Amino acid sequence: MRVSIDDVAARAQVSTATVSRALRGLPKVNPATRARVFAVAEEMGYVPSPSARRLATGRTKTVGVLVPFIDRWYFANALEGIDQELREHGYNLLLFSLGGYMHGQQRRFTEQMVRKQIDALVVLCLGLSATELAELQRINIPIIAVGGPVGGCRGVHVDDAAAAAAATQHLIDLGHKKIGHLRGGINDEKNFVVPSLRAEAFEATMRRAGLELRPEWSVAGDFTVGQGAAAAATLFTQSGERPTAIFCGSDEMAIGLMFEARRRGIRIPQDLSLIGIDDHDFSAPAGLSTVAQKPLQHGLLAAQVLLAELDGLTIPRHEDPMPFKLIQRESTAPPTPPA
Amino acid sequence: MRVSIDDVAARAQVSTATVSRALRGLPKVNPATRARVFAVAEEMGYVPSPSARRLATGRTKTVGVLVPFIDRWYFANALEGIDQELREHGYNLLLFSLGGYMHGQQRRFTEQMVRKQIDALVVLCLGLSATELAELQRINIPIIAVGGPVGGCRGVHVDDAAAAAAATQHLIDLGHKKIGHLRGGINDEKNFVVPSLRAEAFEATMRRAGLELRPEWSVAGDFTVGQGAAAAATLFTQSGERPTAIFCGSDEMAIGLMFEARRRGIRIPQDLSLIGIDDHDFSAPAGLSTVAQKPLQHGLLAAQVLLAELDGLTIPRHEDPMPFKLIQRESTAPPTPPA
DNA sequence: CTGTTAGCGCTTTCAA
DNA sequence: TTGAAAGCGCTAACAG
Repeated sequence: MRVSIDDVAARAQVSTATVSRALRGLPKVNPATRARVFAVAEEMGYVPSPSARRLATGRTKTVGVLVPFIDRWYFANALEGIDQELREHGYNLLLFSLGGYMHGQQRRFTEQMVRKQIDALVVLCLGLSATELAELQRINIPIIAVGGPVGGCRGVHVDDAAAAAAATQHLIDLGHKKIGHLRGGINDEKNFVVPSLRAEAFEATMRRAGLELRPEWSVAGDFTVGQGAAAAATLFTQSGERPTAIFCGSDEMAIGLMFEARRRGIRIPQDLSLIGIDDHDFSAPAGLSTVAQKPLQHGLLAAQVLLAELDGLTIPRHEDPMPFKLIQRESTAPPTPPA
Repeated sequence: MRVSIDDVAARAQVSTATVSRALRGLPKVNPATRARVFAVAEEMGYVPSPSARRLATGRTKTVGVLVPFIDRWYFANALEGIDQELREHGYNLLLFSLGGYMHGQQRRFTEQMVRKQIDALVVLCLGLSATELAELQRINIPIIAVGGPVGGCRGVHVDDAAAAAAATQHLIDLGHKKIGHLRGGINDEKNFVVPSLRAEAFEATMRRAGLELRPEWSVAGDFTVGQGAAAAATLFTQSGERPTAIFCGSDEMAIGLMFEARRRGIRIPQDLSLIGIDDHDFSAPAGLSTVAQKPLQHGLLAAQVLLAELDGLTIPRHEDPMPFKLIQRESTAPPTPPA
C-alpha cells in the first residue's frame, strides 16, 4: 500500500539516491534512467513523504498564517492571495486563527505551534504586543505583516493615514463642513493601530481644512456591520444638530450605518453623505463611495516576498505602501442646502 | 541553537527514550525523573520536531480543509469552527483553497497535495465530481463534507430542502401568492447541489400550496451580493406583473436585491417581501428575514467527528441534519392589498 | 552519471 | 522504571 523511495529504487533497479535525483529534476541523471524512474514511480503510485523530506532537509515547504479571525472581508481576501501564491510555488499554508482578538490575558497562540513547522510566517494585521512579536522573532524565520503596521516588523499595507485623508477630503471637496466619524478599535487589540491611524488622519484633515471636530459626532465601533448599525443608532438618537456627512473607518460600518439610516428615513446622500474604506464586496451593490484597497494583492505580495527570501533570491521591494483609490458612488453628494 | 531530544537527554542524564516518554506523559516514568526532564527541556527551550515525530509515528496531527474559496460567509465561518476544534486538540489545519470554482477542466488540487500530509480531510461544500471524490477516497483517510451533500460522502449540513421550504412557507403563510425566486448555481460547479436543492424545494412548496410558478420570476445568480443585485435588476426591469415576495437562495443575494430595490424606490416590505437563507452577518443589521444556519457549529461538529475517528473513539452521531431556524425581521410582511 | 553511507529527530520494541 | 538500538523515508556528501 504505502510505497517508499526504496520500493521505487528496487523496481527501477537503481539506488535510492538516483530515484531522489531523478524525481527532483536534478541534473546529472541519464535521461533514460530518469525516464525509467518516472515510469516506475508513476506506475507504483509513489508520492514522496513530506515528513521524511522535511526531516532530511530541515525545510518544511510550509508557510504559516496567523489571523485574528477569518470571517472578515480583509482577512479572507488576503488569505486567498497568500494561498494562491503559495500553491503556485508548491508551498503549504498552515492556518492559525485566533478566533477573535483576545484581550491581553490569554492568547492561545504559542511559539510551540509554529516552531519547526513552518519556514516563514505571515501575520494578518494582528495587534501583537512587543513581547509577542519578540517571541515570534526568536524563532528566527522570515516574518511579514499584512494589513496594518505591526510594530517593528515590515509589512504590506496601504498608507492608512493617506487613505483616510483621501476619504475625508472627498467629503470636504463636496462642500461638507459638518462631518462625523465612525471609528473602529473598540473591540480590537489595543496594539492594532489601523483604526487609530484612520481616526487621527480624519481629525488632522478636518483641522487642516479649518473644520470643527465635534466630539459627539465621533462614535466608536469595531469595523463590523453590526457595530456600524449600533454606532449609527447612537449618533441618530442624539439631540442637537446632525452632521451632513460621515466618514466610516470601514465599509462594513458604513453599510451598517446605511441600514440604520434607512430604518429611520434618513436619505443617503440627500440627508447624509457616507464614505468608507475598503471596497468590500457589498460596497458596489450598495452604491457606497469608498477608498478601495485590494487585500488579495497584499496577500500575493507578502507571499512573494517571503518566498523570494526563502529561495535566497533578491528580495523584492515592498517598502512602498500599497495603492488605494477613491471610488465615488451614490452615497456621497454635495450637502443639500437647508430648504 | 536547535535543541533536539538528545541534547535534553544528555543534559538530564537519561536516555532519549526516557525523555520521549516523560515529555509525552506516558506512564511508567519515575516522577522525579519526569520532573527533571521537564525542567531541563524547559530550560533548554526544547520543542519536539513535528517532522521527526511524523516520520516515526506515521501520523501528522494535521487535518486538511479543502475550500472553493475563503471569502464567503459560510466558508469563513465553518473554517473558523474547524480551526477552533482542531487547535483545541493539538491538531494543525492545512488549508487548500481552490480560489474559486474551476469549471471542469483544470483544478489545481491534486492527490499529491494531501497525500501523506494530513490524517483527515474536510471538504467544504465543493462540487466534487465522482472521479475526484474517488481519487480522494483512494488516499484512504477519513473524509467529511461540510455545507452540502457531496456525493456518497457523509456530511454535516442542514436539510437544504427543508430550510428552503420553511422560507417559502413563511411567505405563503403571510398571504403571498405571487412569489419569485432568486436562485444560485449559475457560476458554481455543477456538482454543487445546494442551489438546486433549494430551488427545487421552493418549487415543490409552491406547488403544494397550489400557487403558480412563473418562470420569469425565477432568476439565477450565484449566491453573492453582486449577483443578487444583478438578478434583481433583471427582475425589476421586466415588463408585466411583479411578485409581491421573493425567496432568495442566500442572504447575500437577498441583500443585493434590497440594495437594488432601494435604488428603484421599491419599498421593502411594503412593495416586496424578502427572505433569504443563512443569517449572514449583514442580515440582522439589514433587517432581513431569513432561515438561519450556523456554519461555525457545522465546522466544529465535522472536526469532532474526524478527531473522534482518528482517536479510534466511538464516532459521534452526525447523521441528523443540522438545525435551522426561521427568523422573521422587517423584510417580510403580509402583501399590501392593491390600493 | 550512479551507488554508498551517514544522518535528520523522533518513537517503539525488546531487554535489562 | 530505564536503556539500547532499530527503524520511519528521505537528502546530501563523498566516492567511484
